[in-house]
Amino acid sequence: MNRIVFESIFRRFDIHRTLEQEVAALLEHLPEDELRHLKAGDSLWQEGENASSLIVLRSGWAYSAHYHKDGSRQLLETYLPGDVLGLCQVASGNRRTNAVMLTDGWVCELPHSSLLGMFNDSPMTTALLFAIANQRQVMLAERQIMMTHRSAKQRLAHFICECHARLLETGETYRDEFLLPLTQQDLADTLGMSAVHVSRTFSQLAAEGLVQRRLFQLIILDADKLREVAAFDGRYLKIQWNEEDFSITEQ
Amino acid sequence: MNRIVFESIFRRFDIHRTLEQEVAALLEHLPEDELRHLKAGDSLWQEGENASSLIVLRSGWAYSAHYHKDGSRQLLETYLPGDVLGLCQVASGNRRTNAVMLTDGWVCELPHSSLLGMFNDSPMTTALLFAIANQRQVMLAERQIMMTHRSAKQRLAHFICECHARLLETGETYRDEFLLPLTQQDLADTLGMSAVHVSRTFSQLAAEGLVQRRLFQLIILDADKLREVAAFDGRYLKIQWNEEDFSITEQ
DNA sequence: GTAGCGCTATAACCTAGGTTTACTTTGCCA
DNA sequence: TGGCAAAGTAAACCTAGGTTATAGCGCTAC
Repeated sequence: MNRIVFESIFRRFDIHRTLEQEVAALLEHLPEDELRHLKAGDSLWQEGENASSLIVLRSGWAYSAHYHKDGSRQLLETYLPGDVLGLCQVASGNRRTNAVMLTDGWVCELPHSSLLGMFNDSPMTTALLFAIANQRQVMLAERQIMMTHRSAKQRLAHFICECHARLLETGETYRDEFLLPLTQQDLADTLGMSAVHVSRTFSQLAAEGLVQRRLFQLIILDADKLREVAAFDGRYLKIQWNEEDFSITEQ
Repeated sequence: MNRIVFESIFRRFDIHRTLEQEVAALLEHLPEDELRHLKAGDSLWQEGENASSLIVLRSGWAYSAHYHKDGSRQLLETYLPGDVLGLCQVASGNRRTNAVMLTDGWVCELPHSSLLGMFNDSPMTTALLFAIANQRQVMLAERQIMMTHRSAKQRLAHFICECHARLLETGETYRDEFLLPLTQQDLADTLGMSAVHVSRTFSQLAAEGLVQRRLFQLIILDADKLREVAAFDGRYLKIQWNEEDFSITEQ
């Protein structure tokens, strides 16, 4: 365990509740560790590799993807600054996806081997990591709900709403405008549609005065209407820190 | 924590590795607790409720589903005997789905409030639960991979392969035949297709000599070919218990 | 028995979105 | 400043799977 990992993990919880005392106490004992700088396109891990560590994304965007035999690609998760990557390969110990940086960014590793130590040392940290892993699962579930039986327009709108909400949550943006560093092909592979249809759909959303995309800058013109079109309910992104269940009695 | 929950959780790990000594030691201290009998169609939880416990499914099948405003339904997860339900509502504390028994069965509850205690008492159990939660996430990810850019035939074949593999894994069946207690409408809502097309697709699979379905009994006639059609690789269902990362040094 | 209900099967028809190809725009680098 | 590569747009055409409708089958209830 190291300081940077800790800070990254706790940062998002500070939004909901002040855990500062406990966190500060824990941080006292942690060594400062190294951040690694990566460029857009750099690989974080590859399919088939052994998974031996979690990766904390301090800045930049990344994605994980699965390649089918026919060469087509399915983007599974989009990672934003502050996210913990590789949580679902802890149990299997094996990468089943490729993960790639979408932009330049800084990352920091947390070896699996330190997890049991963490489980030992700090039930609270364990609970937090559990909650984070949980949230990823909820996001996957939500994606599945909205990927089936939803039109291409709704899917794209939903994805935009989700990115926006996540960026607002972590303070990466504070306006209805942000840099969305995915090409239309990336979006297509994320949302299970063709790049051509992503283009068509963007045109449609723009024509309806909902969003505007210039280069990779995305401007949400009417956030409320966009959420309505997308049937987006961002509550699933919130981690409820329930004192009763996870009260920090002792660390 | 109670004995039945423990047994349920550990049972599936015994398949991979002998943890019996450690588990036995833990079980010594656990009270025998109550199982609850439920009938097919009984609700396990409903959307909007507060989530205050995990549910261990000792026997029977269940599912969780999300209902859209237009009345259509998305089955999210299918639960088989031995599964731990409700893992992804721990962090949010809120049910975003309905869960319903597909068959009669026995369940046992594990309150969230006991989780932190468990994190405190046993890093090993924590790691196991973490691994189980992880596996659910992997299953969701796999579902997403196979739901997009795969034909209806492949999706149905994949679902059958997955159920079969899970039942084999936990010893619920030992042949290429099992009771699949989902209607074609249930399958349709699981796989994001229409019930009519499920019927068509079953006919197709039957015509190709891959499966046969009589009432709710499903017979896999050619398991290898079915897996090939489905592009099914069951490795994602295995939990690798990596001694190095999660070695049980002390409990 | 037979009425009724839930589940499944088959056929006819229709549409969202895929595919292909060709063209345009933008940015980058020499 | 010009040429190239990557990204996006537009139009024409096509297919997987949705929709609707109808009919059959096997329970259970009376």
